[in-house]
Order: sequence, then structure tokens, then C-alpha cells
Amino acid sequence: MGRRREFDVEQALEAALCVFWRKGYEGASYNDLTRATGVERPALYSAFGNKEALFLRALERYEEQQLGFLPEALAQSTSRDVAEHVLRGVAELNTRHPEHSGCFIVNGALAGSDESEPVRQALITARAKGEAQLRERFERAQQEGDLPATTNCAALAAFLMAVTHGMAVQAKSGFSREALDAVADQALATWPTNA
Amino acid sequence: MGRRREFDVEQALEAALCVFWRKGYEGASYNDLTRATGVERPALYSAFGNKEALFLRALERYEEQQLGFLPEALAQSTSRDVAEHVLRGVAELNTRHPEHSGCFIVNGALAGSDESEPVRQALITARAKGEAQLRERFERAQQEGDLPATTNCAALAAFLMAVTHGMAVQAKSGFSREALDAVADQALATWPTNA
DNA sequence: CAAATTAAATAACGATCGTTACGGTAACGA
DNA sequence: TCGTTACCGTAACGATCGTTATTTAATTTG
Repeated sequence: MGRRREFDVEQALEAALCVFWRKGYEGASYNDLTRATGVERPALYSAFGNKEALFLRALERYEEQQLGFLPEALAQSTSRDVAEHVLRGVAELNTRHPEHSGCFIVNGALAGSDESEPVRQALITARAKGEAQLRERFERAQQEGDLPATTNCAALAAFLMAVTHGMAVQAKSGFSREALDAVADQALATWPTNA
Repeated sequence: MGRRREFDVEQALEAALCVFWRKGYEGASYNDLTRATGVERPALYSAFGNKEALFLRALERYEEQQLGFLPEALAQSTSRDVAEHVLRGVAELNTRHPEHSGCFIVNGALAGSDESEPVRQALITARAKGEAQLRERFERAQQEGDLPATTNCAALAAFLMAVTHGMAVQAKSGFSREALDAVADQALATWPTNA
């Protein structure tokens, strides 16, 4: 019963995601969000709750819609193919949209005022989740003999994440897809093998 | 002539640097800055100009006082030693101060509102400067036979910078010195050589 | 059709943002 | 000692921040 919602919630969330992607959590104002979504502030509040909740919804959407290459990567048969898939996916994702380059999770809230601490922690958790998935995949590869027994799988996962985060910083600084691919190539050149 | 300044400008700048280091450009308010420096707002304006000018002064100070390991690294005799020195220096710097972890230049303004665009560009320039110095050093190493002729020196420099930026993100996320050193080790694992 | 319920839109809330007038104070030159 | 100069601190500026009360419009239910 009652009046029907006149805007598409998913569509508004997508627009909000783009704003946060470009300006980060604190850098995005409700003026920006209403302009991008075409939805007035009270409607955003009624649909999503406050700014923090809207951002966390955008984070969920980002993970679901944009990070699909990660499960794909984890499904590769060798650890090197996993790493390559991750690095290519990151290079592509970080440069796919000229108007919001880099990574939503890195741009979102690296530093900021104390008020953004919950958001910062959520992004730290999101990064840790990806790193844990990689570490577990590398540990499996080690058990399968795909990686040397001497390999520090946790360090290898942290290294791969570091490269992707660095690529995200560079993408936000204006690096081209090709430049990021060159970074990926170099990272893969250091990959351990049993050969 | 006239009344003497009652605070130490360099000391206030150091305190402001710490605030920006921790909260970034936009995340740091004048309330934060006056609290940390012990200097009232009008005195900060008279000594440094506006917030943007103060931040740029802090950037200069950071480069001079905190990035001393970079010229040291460039002076190493092999490209691998250069890279190792850079990575160790970054791991140490990013975890030296618990109250403001990570890198000032990465934390400063990765994403943000449009008003922070000049600061963002200044930080991009600062990063590009470091990358150019590394590239030139690697090109010299290549001419000296320290690096293979097939090495893409620009890509190698970009890769090394990517790792340092990624380590900065991780440090800001709470990574320990040891965890960052492990990332550095992995990055150095198969540095290109002529051996 | 009338009552009830939900959303949209305007407009305003208090708080904080970066910035600056202004009046009082300390140190200089004459 | 007096006038000038520069700094200090209080307090306020207009603008914008995230958030919400309120009114109006649209839709459903009885």
C-alpha cells in the first residue's frame, strides 16, 4: 500500500557507486550523490539509510559486479595463472572507466577524518578478504606441488595484493592500461616456480 | 620590526605534517591542525598562507626529512641494491610512527572532492618524480651492464613504485614492519640480472 | 469515494568547514 | 616615551556538511 517508489534503487546505487569510486567516501557529498542519481536527499535516506550505509551498499555492489574476475582467477589451474588473471583483471578494471579510475576499495577511504573510521575498517576488511582467498589458493597450490615448499604463501599473497593496490594508485594518477599491464608483466616475471 | 612570532614555524610545520600524514589533506581540519601545532588558526594563516599552501609546505618537508633514503638508494652500486634499499626504506618509514602509518604522499589525497584537485596533482607529480629518478638509475644500470639489455627500465621503475605504493596502503591498513618486509622480499625474489 | 499509507520535494536544521575582521598586546625605531 | 608595526586570540563570516521535519502528491485499502 501507499505511493510507489519512482526511481530504480539499483540504478541509483550504481550512480552512487560511481561517485564514491571517483571521490571516495568523504569526498563525495550529497550534492554529488543527488546530482548523479537524480534522486533527492530524503529519498536516498529512505532507500538506503545514511551516507555510511549507502557507501557500504555500494561496496557490496562493487564486489559483486566489478570483482567477478577474482573467483575466475582463483579457479585457474596454476598459481601463476591465478596471479596473471588477477593482475590483468585489475589493470582492466582500474582503467575501464575514464571518469572514475583506480579501485573503489582503495580510493574509498585510505586516510580521512575520524568520522570515516568505520568505512576505513570496512575497506580494510574487504582487502583482507581478498588477500586471504589468495593465500588459501596458494597454499593449495603448494600442496599440489605447483609452488615450491619453501614459498611463503602469506607473503606471496600480500605481495600480489601490494602490486594491485599500487596499480590502483597509479591508475588514479592517470596511468594507462598499457602502463599497468607493464607493471603486471614485471610482477609476473618474479613469480616462483618449480621448473 | 614589530612583535616577534611566539611559536617555532618549523615545529608547527612538523606537527601539521603529522596531521596530514594521518588524515590526508581533506581529512585534516583546522581544529586538528591548531590542536596539534598549539597555534591558533590566524597564526597558521599568517605563517603559511591557506590550507593548500600549508599542505604543500608539509609535502616539501616530508620529501626533505623523510625521503632521505631515496638518494641513498640511488647511490647504491647495483640496480638490485637500489631496489632493496628503496623497499627496506619504505617498509621502515611506513611503520616507523604508529600514530601516522603509511606514506604521506599516498595518504594525502588519492581521491577527494574537486577542491583538492591541485593537491592531488602535486602528489601525482611527487610520485612521478621518484619514478623518473628510478627509471634513469635503471637506464644507467643497463648501460653499465648491470641490467639485461632486454629490460624495460620504465616498466621496472613503475613496478617498483607500485610495490611501494601497495606497501603504503597495507601499512595504513595496519600491516606490521615484518609483513611489509616480506612483501619487499617477494618483490626482490627474482630481480632481473645478467648472471 | 473516503481513509490510510507511502513517497517526493522543499526547506531548514545544527554543526563544522576554511577563512578572516577586529581589538588587544608585545617589540621595534625614533 | 611614543608611534609604528606585526603577532596573538576571540569571535565571527558565508558556505557547505550530513541529516531530517514538514508539506504535498500519489497509490492502496475499506
